[in-house]
Amino acid sequence: MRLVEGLNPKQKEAVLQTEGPVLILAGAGSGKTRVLTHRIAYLIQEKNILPWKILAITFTNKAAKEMRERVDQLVGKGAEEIWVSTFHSACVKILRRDIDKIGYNRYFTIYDTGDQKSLIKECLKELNYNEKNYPVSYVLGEISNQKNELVSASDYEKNSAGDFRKEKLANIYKLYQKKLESNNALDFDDIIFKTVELFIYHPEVLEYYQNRFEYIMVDEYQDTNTAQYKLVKLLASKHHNLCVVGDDDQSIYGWRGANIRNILDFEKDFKNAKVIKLEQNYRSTKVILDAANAVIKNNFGRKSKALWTENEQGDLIDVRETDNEHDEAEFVANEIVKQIEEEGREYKDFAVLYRTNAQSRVLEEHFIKHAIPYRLLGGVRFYERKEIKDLLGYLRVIQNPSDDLSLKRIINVPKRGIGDTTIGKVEAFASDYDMSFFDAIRDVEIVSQFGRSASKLKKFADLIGVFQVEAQAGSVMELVENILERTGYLKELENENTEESKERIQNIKELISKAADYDQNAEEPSLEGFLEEVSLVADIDNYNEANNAVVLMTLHSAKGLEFPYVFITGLEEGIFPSYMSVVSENEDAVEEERRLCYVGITRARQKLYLCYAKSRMLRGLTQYNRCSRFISELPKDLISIGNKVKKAVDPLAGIRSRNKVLHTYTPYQGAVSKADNSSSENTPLEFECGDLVKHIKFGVGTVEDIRYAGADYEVTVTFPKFGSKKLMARLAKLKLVQ
DNA sequence: CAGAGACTCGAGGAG
DNA sequence: CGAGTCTCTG
Repeated sequence: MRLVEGLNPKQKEAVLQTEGPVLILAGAGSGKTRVLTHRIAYLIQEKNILPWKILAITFTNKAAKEMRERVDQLVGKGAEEIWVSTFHSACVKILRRDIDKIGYNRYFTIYDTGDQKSLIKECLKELNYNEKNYPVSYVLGEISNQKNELVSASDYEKNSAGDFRKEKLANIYKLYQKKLESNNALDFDDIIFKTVELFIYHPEVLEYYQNRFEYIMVDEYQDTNTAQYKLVKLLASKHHNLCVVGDDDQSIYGWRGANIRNILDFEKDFKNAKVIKLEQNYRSTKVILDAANAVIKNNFGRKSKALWTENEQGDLIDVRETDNEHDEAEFVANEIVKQIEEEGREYKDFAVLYRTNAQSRVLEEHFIKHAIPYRLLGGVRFYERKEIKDLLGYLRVIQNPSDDLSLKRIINVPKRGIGDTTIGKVEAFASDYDMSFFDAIRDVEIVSQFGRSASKLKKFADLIGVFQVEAQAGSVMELVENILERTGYLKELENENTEESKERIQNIKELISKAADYDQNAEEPSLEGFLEEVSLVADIDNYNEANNAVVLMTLHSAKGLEFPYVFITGLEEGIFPSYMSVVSENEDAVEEERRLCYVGITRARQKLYLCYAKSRMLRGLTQYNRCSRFISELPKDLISIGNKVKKAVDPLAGIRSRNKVLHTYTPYQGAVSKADNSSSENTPLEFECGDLVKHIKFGVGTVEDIRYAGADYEVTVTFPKFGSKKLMARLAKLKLVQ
């Protein structure tokens, strides 16, 4: 049979075992995506299962898209009818049909973390609780944990009786939930929770989906939380054809409610479950795999599993100590340049991984200096930028006028003379009459009591009304353009005419093109569809491996990806493993960090670099951390201690404060000599102090100072937005602006 | 009511 | 160190 050709015996077994509960324990790089896609193809082609009877849940939209494409290649027609999606998008789809049965309407808004925080702040204010005693992020975490465990606000209230603090938290939870409901909004956790609720209170809805999904597959099962577990269990309880794929050693989302017991207890929860282990790794060298195994074996309570490979031995792991984070970044940059020049690699072969997003900054600086193209994942997400959130705020209000939170965000953006006082008054009215903010400002009698502000409020309400009509026409792009135009939002930014406003305009253009893209490619384009897509997109969904650039991301984001060369930076006690996990002395927390390390190591195909710095600047303070325990868990024969990257006797010491540019000793001739050779070294620069120069990333700035620095010139440039920067003129490709 | 400037306070990972 | 908040002034 063509479909199982080229699969190993275990993989074959996993493809053929289509009936009943199946647990596939798939080690890193063991070809599980291959197994899953072939399994789906097998169901359709050999078992004649209709594609729309199959549900496949993946962790990201990107993985879903890939899976669909690969099944498409295998079976040709029909693959588009399979439900392949993430938990969240599958649930939103289900809720759009039937959420009116549980007290919302189908035009509900999805709130992101920022919206949640604003809402919690409103709750604290209303309840007169102090943010010091009930920090927003803590409260949010607590509520999220409850929802992940399917504990409703009233359940929580019952459980909290007698516990003063818990009673207060229960009050916040209750009010928060009430506000979500009146705004016709769901937070991320609600998307799962409400779907489970819908299924439980409306068995006929559940039955419909149970009948429909004869075959269910769930990827990354180790990262499911209790709510997701319940959802899967409900859906599968009729046909019992549930296949879950996961690796307990890669469970890294405990902090957001993932329950590792879901995978460890699968055999108990689903009777007669078949367990198949995929242990042959096709991705990494022996050295890399041995290192991964050596680290992870320090964890207890794992499912027994021994990953092996027929791949070659490979290079030793390069363990590198530097004095500080700048030297670390410099080492990474130089090493990339060296590998590209000497080994003919490409930028896209490299990934640099770190524990926290804050670590990316220094790496970026040095990549820019070396003119290394890079893609940064994480940090401030595109859809969380102010200008984007403002525009989305308009779209949300147009779509869901009950969304008071979004309405309050945009009612005075751009400035139209509706200040906090007026907003407060309207709010008081709205709550007295138990109506939404928008309904209140549309009510002539109410508005007429606002004197000077009345006409402004009316004008705003009319504006939204017009947009609502236009939204019916269908094109999201046109709607966005109309908003920009008629609110004067774009004009305001254009008038500012600063680097910052220009960047905002760029982002807005990006949003317009995303909307245009959506209009063209969506099956049934609609405003709600666009907002949904925007809310559920993850950073990683936009990662495109065809793009020839080094990729920078957190270890968490790297899950599921692979690269020929991988750098893991910041391997220091207190950074990785994180401070939180170390001080808590909670062995579970450290074990999760270790699993994260295992995930990081197993991303590498050919060569792995582990870096740590003796000192590191954090929150403006220099910290001195010991080398990470994970490095000491590596067998000595697998690692080569790289030449320590020493600093030069620096002729400019004392003049420079940051961005140490030169090392007299680098183990090779890096980019410096390249620039040196390609341009005759005594050519004077094309600009001098006071000139305007352009930089790829920082834009246009003024040259303040030029210093001769060996092969190149160190130039101090002040950029309007980024401030003063010291750059190597040729490396940073500074160009004179005429 | 808007804007600028001082200010504090906080800090992990993500859909 | 920097974002977000608060306060003060025009």
